[in-house]
Amino acid sequence: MASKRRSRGRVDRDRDAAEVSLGPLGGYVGFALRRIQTAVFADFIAALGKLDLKPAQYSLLELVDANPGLRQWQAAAALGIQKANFVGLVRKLERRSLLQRRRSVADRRSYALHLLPGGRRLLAAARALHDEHESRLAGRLGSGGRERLLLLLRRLAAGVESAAPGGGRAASL
Amino acid sequence: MASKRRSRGRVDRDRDAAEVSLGPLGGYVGFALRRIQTAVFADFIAALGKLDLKPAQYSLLELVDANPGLRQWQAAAALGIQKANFVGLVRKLERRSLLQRRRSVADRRSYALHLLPGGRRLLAAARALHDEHESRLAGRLGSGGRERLLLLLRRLAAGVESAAPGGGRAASL
DNA sequence: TATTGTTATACTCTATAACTATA
DNA sequence: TATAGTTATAGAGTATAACAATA
Repeated sequence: MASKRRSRGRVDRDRDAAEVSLGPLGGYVGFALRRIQTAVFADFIAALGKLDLKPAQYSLLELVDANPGLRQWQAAAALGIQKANFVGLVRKLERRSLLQRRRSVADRRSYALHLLPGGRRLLAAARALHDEHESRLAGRLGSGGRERLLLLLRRLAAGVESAAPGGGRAASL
Repeated sequence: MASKRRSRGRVDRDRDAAEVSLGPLGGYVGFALRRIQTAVFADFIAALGKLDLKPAQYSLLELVDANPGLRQWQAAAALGIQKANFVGLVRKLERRSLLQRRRSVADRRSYALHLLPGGRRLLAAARALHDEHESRLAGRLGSGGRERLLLLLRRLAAGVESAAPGGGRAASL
């Protein structure tokens, strides 16, 4: 029940504070994608927070676990992070004795990344949290919904990749 | 063809630079969601760039168009932007004579937002670009894919909303 | 000459606290 | 007392340029 008055000059009459319409925005895939991704990511950050891990750190642990001896620049490229910004990320995990950098024999400019025992243990705990997170999402999607969503997202990826500033890129989740 | 040597001490033997495996990461919805959203968003930013508009600015124009006289705080809340960070956003559009702020009669603390003719014209052009962008995405999703994706994303939203730092939030696309 | 890792730097986005004027 | 808008500020994340060591 907002009181209505005449608007004069730069002054405005009332507007029902009721509901705000998204207008055409509500019908766009990109808009929905961004809104949902933001919320999902916030949930994931909160879950990983219990282990004092950030998404990019967790992703790096997974990546090194899946590719032992991965070069630093390869890891950066795979996660879509500039090599300059990658330095601090790797060093923080190194200081926590989660992973190790070893100079490569073949190319002494580069480092090879390897998980340390502590990194493997933390990764196991983080993956358990990630699995719980994923289960929450899957529960919302209904039977087969998770697989159908992944399929559709991969179709999208095939077309939009290499549109990002760095060419074919990834995200630091 | 990487040469293989024995690793000794902190030195590492070679690793085929071939392909980097994502490992378990590749199977998570959140990971796919983030990667694809990042790429789609970059494409959208590039499209809007032709009009010297950023996503958040465009969204605000759409929102005010759909809700004339919207209060500043309502717009900020609907777009998931802190009111403090919203000030600069509104002012930039005001300086470009795209929208106008009018003091509300009923509550003289607040501003009501209205599009100006220039804002309506720019919005029309931006919406055309957005529609092209959306068509590119829809083309990748196949017949009915767009609608199925929107449906799945909305199911996700229903569960994850209000997990974000600000409670029930939106994103500034 | 080109590449890997590094430093420094800047720009954007975001989050919070404190103030003002109004309510 | 509480709220709308504002200011100031600090923290992330990200992008580029330049350098040393190595190829």
